[in-house]
Amino acid sequence: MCRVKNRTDTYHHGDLRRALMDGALEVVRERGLDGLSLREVAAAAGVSHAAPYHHFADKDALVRTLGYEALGRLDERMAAAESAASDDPSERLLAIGMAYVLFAVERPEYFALMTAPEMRAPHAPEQQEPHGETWERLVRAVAACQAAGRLSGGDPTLVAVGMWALVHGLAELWLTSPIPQLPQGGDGIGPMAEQILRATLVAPRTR
Amino acid sequence: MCRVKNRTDTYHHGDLRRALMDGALEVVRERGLDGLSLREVAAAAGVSHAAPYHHFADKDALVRTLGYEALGRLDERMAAAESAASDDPSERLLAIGMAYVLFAVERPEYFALMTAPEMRAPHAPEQQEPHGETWERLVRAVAACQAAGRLSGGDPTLVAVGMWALVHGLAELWLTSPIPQLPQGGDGIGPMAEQILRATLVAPRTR
DNA sequence: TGTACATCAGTGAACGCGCGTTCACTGATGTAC
DNA sequence: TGTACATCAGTGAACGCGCGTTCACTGATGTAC
Repeated sequence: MCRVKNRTDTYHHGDLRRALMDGALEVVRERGLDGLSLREVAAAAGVSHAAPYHHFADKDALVRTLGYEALGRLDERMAAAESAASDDPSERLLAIGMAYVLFAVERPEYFALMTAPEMRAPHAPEQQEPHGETWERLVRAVAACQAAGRLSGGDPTLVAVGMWALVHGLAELWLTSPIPQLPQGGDGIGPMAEQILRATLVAPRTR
Repeated sequence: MCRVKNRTDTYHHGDLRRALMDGALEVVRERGLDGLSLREVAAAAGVSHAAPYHHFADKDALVRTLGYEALGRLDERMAAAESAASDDPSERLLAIGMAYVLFAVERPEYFALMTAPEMRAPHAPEQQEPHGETWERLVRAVAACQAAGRLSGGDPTLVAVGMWALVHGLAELWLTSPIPQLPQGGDGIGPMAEQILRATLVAPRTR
């Protein structure tokens, strides 16, 4: 064993599995999920197009592996953002939401893979709830806000769905820009998303 | 001229253009945008696979035609919902939002086509703002709410982006169901979406 | 330390598929006279 | 009303492509003795 990464002068690749995953991420980032082909990924890794089958059962398996990696990365990022935020419940919820948006925008390849059709029908029964932990984190943060009187009461699940929809929609809008008024480039979506989330979460409303 | 629709016993089809569009809509509805092939659509219309080229320059042209049709349908639906609503500004805004969600959920094929990659880079310069009228309608409704003191002040564009993101996200979530807690089937997304939108638009908040 | 051997991770040829698109063609239709 | 003709909207064969996947194979690696 004891293989060294990035050793390309050997017959055996070293870490072809990871190289294929990274190559796939790059392709998806540049040309989207539709542009992903096993053959191209293999070629990019400098390997014959049959080689990937020693590491992934088929194309779907590669996509699903990356999809689950994406889910993990997202959850890590949201967890980190939450604990980096102040103790204020609204701020923590805001941090979670912003983490979602920024993750999607900065890593569109992960965002695409995480929502890929291949992820819809889980094949391993133990993985039936891909977003399980992430979802629970969000619900907890919502409930904390409600407990602190920062958000209207009522079913926290409902509020959490609304929150998820909002950040998901912001990310999707930014990535596909169907609306003319969405500022392109510039500061990125960060400042705008934060204003919108703040308005939803924190700002006082009149009735 | 004077062709009759649905006359299939003639050599000439009658209205092959429309038949191809309807066939494509059905395919997209059932298997998504990725599953769309010109050959299959032609076969479904009972016509050779070269026939579509007398009606559409290429596959992209068909997709774009349907995409613009989708945009039109969405705008009609939102306009109808708005004028059917009461005079209350919040109710009108709610109606607009609900129309978006329900359109996407009831006509996923149109929703997919309207957001298709082929729609991203407009080829005809006069159509550079696919969502133009729809967007303006939303901004007007938001401004009306603000004027009536129902929504926080500030840039109506920002609020409108948030609103669009929310309904877009709700639709997307419902169609792809990544979250375990999203109720499947049953009453559909309607009641839940309405509760969420109401909470965002109308419900009083504490600070 | 050296050697035989099992296992692993590659190769390259091949299969079969569906696709978009083009082309020369032909049957159907509408129109000018 | 009848006929010649232009135009339109189909047909079917073909091209070329990239894809996922399989297969027999072989070189590299690690290990038992």
